[in-house]
Amino acid sequence: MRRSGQGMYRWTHMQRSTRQREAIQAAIQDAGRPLSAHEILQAAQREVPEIGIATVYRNLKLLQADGQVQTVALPEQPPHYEISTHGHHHHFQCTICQRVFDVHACPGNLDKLAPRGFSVQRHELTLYGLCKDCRKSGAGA
Amino acid sequence: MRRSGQGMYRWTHMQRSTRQREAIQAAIQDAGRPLSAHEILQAAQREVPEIGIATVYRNLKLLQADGQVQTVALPEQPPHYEISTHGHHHHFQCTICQRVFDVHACPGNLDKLAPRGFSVQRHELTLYGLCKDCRKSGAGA
DNA sequence: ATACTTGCAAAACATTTGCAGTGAG
DNA sequence: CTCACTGCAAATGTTTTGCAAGTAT
Repeated sequence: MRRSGQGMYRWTHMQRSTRQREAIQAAIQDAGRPLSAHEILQAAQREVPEIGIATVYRNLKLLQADGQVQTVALPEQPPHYEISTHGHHHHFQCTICQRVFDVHACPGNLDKLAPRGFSVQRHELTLYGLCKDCRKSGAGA
Repeated sequence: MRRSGQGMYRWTHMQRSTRQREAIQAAIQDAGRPLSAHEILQAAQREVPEIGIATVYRNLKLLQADGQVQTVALPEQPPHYEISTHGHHHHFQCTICQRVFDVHACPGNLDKLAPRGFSVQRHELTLYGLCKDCRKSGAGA
């Protein structure tokens, strides 16, 4: 099972390459920021207009199972998706346009914030505020 | 503003005290941890069996608008709600038992982490790891 | 009595799944 | 030619909303 080529294991949940799958992968790749399922649909529809939302969700599941895509779960928002190649980073969500951006800085050393007796494995940080665009748009009232 | 005589503005969004509203408030108060909408419904139903989920959601909205209740959005989880009297704090979720704990420490000064041109209004931090109990239980493998 | 609140059911969304048809290998 | 994959629509699950009835003040 799942022998691919010379006896190598791999959880390649996806056997075939289709236009819609490639459109979805490309959308996530090219975005440079986490996208919602609906944003991915819209992007993919520019390549394959007849693609449906079900295909997006199905492929997101497979891409996640395969480790190519990660879920970014944000408070108050449907989950967003991004490629896994970014390494450790955090997120910034604009309170006006709701878009999510990557933040490659990290405060680090958060382990000591936990209560005594607790051990920290990882952390997630989300900043909220105005993105560059919305700040320019005079929303700075 | 918010003069409470005839026809004046007010943001006391809740004018009356009802059994269901008190049951909801009590549920959140007594929980000691953030609850989901459904957990709140179940708790409130022990007081007022005929209460419906719509009333829970409506009151959560009002309680949030009034500042009495805060949303705790945990990645991969439906939103949870807790009383606001805790002040600024963060959360710790145990990766074994899934329970959420308050963390009253804060790294502070996260504003400079945002990309240039962005302005930070607030932040949310969630730590993940083992709580005291699960650590003791030898899950430390 | 007034009008804020509630319960129910329908509506509005988000995500998943069943199924027959399509197309990659 | 096969069977993974897709589109569509129906099914699920969650939160919101319309409306008539209920009730705090």
